Order: sequence, then structure tokens, then C-alpha cells
Amino acid sequence: MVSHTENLVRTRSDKRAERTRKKLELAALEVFTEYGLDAATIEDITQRADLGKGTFYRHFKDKYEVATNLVGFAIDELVLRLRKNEKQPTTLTDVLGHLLDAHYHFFVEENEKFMLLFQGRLLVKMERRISEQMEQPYNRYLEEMEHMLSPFVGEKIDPMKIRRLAGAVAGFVFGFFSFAMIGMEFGEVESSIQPLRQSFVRSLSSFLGHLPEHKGSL
Amino acid sequence: MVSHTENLVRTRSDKRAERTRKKLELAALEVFTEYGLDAATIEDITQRADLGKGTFYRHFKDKYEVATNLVGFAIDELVLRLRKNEKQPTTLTDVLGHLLDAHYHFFVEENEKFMLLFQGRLLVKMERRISEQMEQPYNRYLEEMEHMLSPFVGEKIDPMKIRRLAGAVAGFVFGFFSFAMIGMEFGEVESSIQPLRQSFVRSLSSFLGHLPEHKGSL
DNA sequence: CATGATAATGACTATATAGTCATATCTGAC
DNA sequence: GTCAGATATGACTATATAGTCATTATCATG
Repeated sequence: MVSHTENLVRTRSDKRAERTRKKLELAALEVFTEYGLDAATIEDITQRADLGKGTFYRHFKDKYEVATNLVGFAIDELVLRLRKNEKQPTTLTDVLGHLLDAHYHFFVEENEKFMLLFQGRLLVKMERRISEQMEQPYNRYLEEMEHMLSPFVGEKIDPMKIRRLAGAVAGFVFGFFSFAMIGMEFGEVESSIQPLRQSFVRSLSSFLGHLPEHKGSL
Repeated sequence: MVSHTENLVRTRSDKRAERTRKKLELAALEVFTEYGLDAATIEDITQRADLGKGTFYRHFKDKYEVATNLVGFAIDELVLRLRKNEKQPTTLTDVLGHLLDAHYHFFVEENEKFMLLFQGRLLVKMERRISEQMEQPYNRYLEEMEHMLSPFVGEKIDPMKIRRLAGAVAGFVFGFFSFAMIGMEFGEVESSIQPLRQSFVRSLSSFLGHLPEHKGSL
């Protein structure tokens, strides 16, 4: 059973460290969202992962290195969700609706990652040395949204305006979900979102001077 | 010169401790918004205030006590601004417009207080023991907005829905200003806000104005 | 089943910050 | 100008967390 043995090689020895690393990242994500990035300690993380403290330092320089990795992963996933649009959008309203839905599902299904992104953004705003490496993922995310929006806002629109629109979407969505929803049950969240969705989409559509009725001019 | 003497009494002796306290609070506000609540240290605060470390402990139990006070003051000021509406609003659009403007001016004129409220809300969400005393001010703030909105959304609306509406306004506003505006100059902020203001107010108010007809939709 | 190589460990030291308190300073009254 | 009460101070101790590393455990290999 050579192949079996080779399999074991991969899954046991080579991958043991990798599994440990993943365990630490998962624990760190939990601890960061529970206590806050700055308040979390290395021992909080290793205890949650059921590992020795020294093990942490075999994998990461400090907690901000894990946090930076996690922010990168979370952005990757959010960007993937933004891209995965079943039906090709034909109007600005379509795009905005999809963006809102994708963020909403990310918020519900990956709440810890969502809240981590929220915290990370605050760090970036504070321009702490620690968060230097964290900024790039957020720019990727904003660029992705710009890329999705730009075909529907006309060639002559100032790119700066598109950037602001992307920022507005991110701000509203993150603000609403994380700031407003404190203490709400999921049922409440769902019933709060649905009716507001339309207003949100319409509001942002007209930000560019295109009301939903006025079809997005390519 | 009795009055003069009494004046000195007030400003020198009786008020020395109070002036020191205010100095510490001001320094704490700066440090909190610069480094983040959890990352800030007592010595950061006392150095900024140009005072000895022991002095801090004569006035506050720990940094979270100052933070809690500061959140209270900031909410007081924001609520005052919400109340101070020159012309009595006659429509929902008026109220929403005023709410947006008041938040916007608070964001621009008292940016540190605004950012502190943002951070404090995150603490409240995390339900850290430290933030127990911090929750009440936010409820006052939400209640104030509910109070302003309720006359314009119909008598039969479930109070819970008004609460959600107030939360939505707060979420959008805080999210947009603090999350989206990272790295923007004030000029950019201003030109981003103006067109968005109109569409936001218009669509949200038209949505809310029709609530009574769409019973149980929010 | 012995072996080398990789990974994990937690007791340990180092460091940073919290929190205390005896002393010094300030202030207005007399 | 000195006294008493109030206030501020920073050197000090205590504590919590970071970060290290000699030791132990795991594991594929021959």
C-alpha cells in the first residue's frame, strides 16, 4: 500500500504543522471577535486552541500577524461572494442589490469574519504601525466593488465618485449590520433588512444621478 | 472687591481638582481616538495631560471609567444637537434631513467624540464587563431619535419597528462617516455628503411615509 | 523498533503597565 | 508668612502578558 503510506506522509507529518496553524487561526478569530483585537492575549488564543503557548510563536510573530492573515482571508472570501453573481446584472440597481445581499449573507453566515473586518478597519483608520499590512486587503475589496459598479455609471463619471460610492456601500452596510444590529436576534435582523433593502438600493442608485427607473446607461 | 475674591476662590482652590480632571478627560479623549481604547495606557493619558501618573488615580478608577464618562458626555452633546432644530419639522423628510445634518456636523466638529462613540459601541457589542455602564447612553441616544421620528410614522406602528428604524439611521450614519471616510479630506467628505444626503433622505422618507399602508413590513 | 527530523510544550525570564502611597506642593484663610 | 486641608507626584511594588528555549513528543523511514 505505497499510495496509502504516501497519503499518510502528506496528512500526518507534513500537514501536522498546517493543521496546528489552522487551529490557532480559528481560535484567534473567535477570541478577537469575543474580546477585541487589542484586548485579546496570546494565551487566550492558545488556550482556546488547546495548544501550548510556545506553539503560537512557532507559527506567528505576534497576534497582529495572525490578525492580518485573518483579515486577508476574510476579504478573500467576501470578494469571492461579491463575484459569485448567478445572473449577469443589467442595471445599477441589480448590482447594488447583489452587493447588499452578498454582504448580508456574509454577515449572517460568517459573522466572526465580518466583525473582524470591522475591527480591522478601525485599526487601519488609526494608522497604527501594526495595521500597515492590513490596509491592502481593504483596498482590494473597495476596488472589486468599483470594478462591479463602474460599467453602470457611465464612462464620464469621475473615478473618484465611483470610489466614494464603493465607500458608501461599505460604510452603510458595515455600519448597519454591526452598529445597528446589536442585541438583535437573527429573525429580527432578517425582518429589518428586507424592507430596508429597497430604500438602500434606491438611495445609492440616485447617488449617481440614476434613479432605478432610468436604466443604467453603459 | 468681594466678588473678585470669590471669583478667585472658585477658579483657583475649589476648582483646581476639577480643572485637573477636565485636563485628564481631554487627554484621554485624544489618546483613545489616536491609539484605540484598549491599546491606550494610563501613562499615555497622563503624559498627554502633562500630569503625574498618580494624579490619574485620584480622579478615576481606571481608563474604562474615564471612557464611560466621555461616552456619556459625547452622547449628551449629540443628543443636544439632535434636539436643537431651528425650525419645527413638519414632515418626515425634515426630520431625517435634520438628523443627517446634525450627525454630519457632529462628525466634522467633534470628530474625536464621534470616533469615541464608535469605539464604545463596539465595546458594548462585545458585552465586556467594562462596558456595562456604557450601554445606557446609547439607549438614550436611540430613544431620542425614536422620539423624534415617531410622530411622523403613524400611530399604529409597532414601537419595535421605530427602534429598528432609529438603529438603522444610527448604523448608516456612523458606518458611512467613520468607515467609509477613511483617508478622505474634509473637502471630499463635504462633496460626498451633499448629493448622498438628498437621495438618502428622499428614499428613506418615502419608504417610511408609506409604512402605515404596508402594515407589518418593517 | 531505532533513528533523525520536525513539531509542540510549558516552565522560565523579560518587559510593560497597573496600581499604591509617603512625600511634596499648592492654596486660601487668618 | 504660616497653617491646615486639599491636591499632585513619581518612585515604588505588584501583576499580567510577552517572548524564549531546553526538553519532550510525534512520526515517517529503513
